[in-house]
Amino acid sequence: MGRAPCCDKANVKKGPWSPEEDAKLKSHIDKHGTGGNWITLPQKIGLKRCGKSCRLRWLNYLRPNIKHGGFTEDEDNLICTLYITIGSRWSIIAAQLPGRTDNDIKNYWNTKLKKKLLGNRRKQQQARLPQPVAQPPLYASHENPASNSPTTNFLAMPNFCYDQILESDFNYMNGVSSDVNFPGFDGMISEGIMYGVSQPLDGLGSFSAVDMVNCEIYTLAIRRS
DNA sequence: AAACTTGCCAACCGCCCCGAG
DNA sequence: CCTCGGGGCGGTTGGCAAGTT
Repeated sequence: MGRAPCCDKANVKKGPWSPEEDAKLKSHIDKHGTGGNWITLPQKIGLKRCGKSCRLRWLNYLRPNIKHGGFTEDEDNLICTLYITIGSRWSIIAAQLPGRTDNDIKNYWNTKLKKKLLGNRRKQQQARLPQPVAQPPLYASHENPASNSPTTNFLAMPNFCYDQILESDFNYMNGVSSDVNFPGFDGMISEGIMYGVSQPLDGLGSFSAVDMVNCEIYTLAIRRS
């Protein structure tokens, strides 16, 4: 036995909302709030809609301060970073972008960003032919990497741009280029995002970076110099 | 100009979570 | 505890618009 439907499917309207329906819903919520119960709300205000449909309409369209379209480069980068980091947790991603809804971001990702990223990746792969020799790891310490330092266990981070740091809880992130030495690194710094993942309490810490060109995430252990 | 394809996005579906009883 | 049901979420669909053949 399946669970009971949330409303009488035969007697609810489906499809696009009319301006009249929008006005009814908006006016009621503006005056009284949702009343804590979406399921009974449409009956109260004489809408032949499923409660869930009302909730969706409110959250994705009628709610104040909603932004539609016109995603900025910064928003693009943040969405990509978060998607690569946490996957398709659209509600969490939306929470980082004021005025954006999870539905909007999901649509934007599926229709544009995914292609943009894959396109970048393809271009990058073509430019790399023939296949390069694997890059040596980079070291975030001034110490000799051969000295069994705990800072030697991280991946190379060939592409990131300091200008695009969006989020950081790493207390000396901004000084990373001068405080941290990357022996042997003379690669191209292009597009990417760097964000902190831990505070260096005892002098050791780590941060992560997303390489926007290759669509990859890197983790870098770091030691206060 | 018509037919077809592609892109976009609002909205629906169904599952899971979690709090109330 | 267990059950029920509303809220929340991610995946998917359907219809319209724009672009292409």
